[in-house]
Amino acid sequence: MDVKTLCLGALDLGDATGYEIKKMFETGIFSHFHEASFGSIYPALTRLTDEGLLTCKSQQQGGRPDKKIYSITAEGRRALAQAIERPVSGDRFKSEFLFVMLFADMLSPENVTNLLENRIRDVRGELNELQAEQDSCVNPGQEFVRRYGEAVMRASLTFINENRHLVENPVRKNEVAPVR
Amino acid sequence: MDVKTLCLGALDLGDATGYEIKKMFETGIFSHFHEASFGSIYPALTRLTDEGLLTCKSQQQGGRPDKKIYSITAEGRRALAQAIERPVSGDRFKSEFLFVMLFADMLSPENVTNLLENRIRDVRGELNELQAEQDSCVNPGQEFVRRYGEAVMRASLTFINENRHLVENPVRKNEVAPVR
DNA sequence: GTGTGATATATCGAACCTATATATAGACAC
DNA sequence: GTGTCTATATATAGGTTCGATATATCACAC
Repeated sequence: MDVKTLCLGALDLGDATGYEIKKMFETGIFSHFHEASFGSIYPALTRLTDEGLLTCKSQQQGGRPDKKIYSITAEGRRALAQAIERPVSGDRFKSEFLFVMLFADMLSPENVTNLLENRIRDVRGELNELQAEQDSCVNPGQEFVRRYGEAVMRASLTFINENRHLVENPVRKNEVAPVR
Repeated sequence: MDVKTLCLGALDLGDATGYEIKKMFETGIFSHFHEASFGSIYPALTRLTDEGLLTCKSQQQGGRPDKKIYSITAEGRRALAQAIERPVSGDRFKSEFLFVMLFADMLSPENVTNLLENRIRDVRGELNELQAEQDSCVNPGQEFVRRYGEAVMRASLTFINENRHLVENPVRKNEVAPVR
């Protein structure tokens, strides 16, 4: 899904600045299942405005860059509706954690434990954020997506806690048990 | 994690052609948690070879392009070991399905059901692939990663089946129940 | 005072993806 | 027979996005 569509979606939820849209993808409602960078958001907003799918109002701010507030037009809403009716393509998922875990036997036990502990901390953080958003879901779709994220994060957490022994102190292939 | 490191990791598992490496990311062991395209794999292989981290043997093939078989060098192994010791960055996840589900109330009930059914089919497919790989995991790290994927896919499937009612026939915000 | 984080806009160069090209073969449908 | 798709292989151009950075100001901590 291209960034233009993502921005249309964000603005369907309400007027916003480019910075606020980025925030939505960074720590807000979209952050659990999509990404978009300043480098792609601003050019997309400009293009969408040129195409008549958005309008933009400049607001002066004391001591700060002027604020450009973007709004979706009726035409923009139609474009969004068309975009979400198209067949979706598959999830895109890249995890350095899982890639590195494939080579866990190349790491020291301390490294593996650190990896797992950091992972647990990250997943807990994500779960807490999702839970904190419980009262801000304004339609059933949002609630469904929030809970979906919760279910997946919970499963991750449970899995790691129950299976970390597989990689934390495995019998190394060519390793002899330490003599004590 | 850049594609150079991904290729080093792939070749640590055994010699391979560029095409075979792509296959590992498309349908093989890496496909559940990373991606890499031909457009990035081939330039990366060339760079790694120039840097002495890989060697390359050309093999003629009747009726086909010559096969270039890449092998990791000792230096390449060291570079891989260093790369996996670095702190990992967070998962990258983009889901058009979840983005669209946020706007489920803009879709017809048929569309929503199609979306969910397609999602269930996809997740089942992924789960089947992961299960089929059970006998090809050669170290505990690989088994951990495979099971992690299984756990997450199972949770997704369970969640959808138990919660689809939230979005399949929600009471629409501005909708009056049909008169029967 | 300096450094960091926040609110805002914007963009450049690097990295990667998509689509395509080339080549051959086999399977299948019309 | 022709066209399409899949498979095995290599390669790359143009498009998209990201990461880093720039600019500006303020608030806060040390």
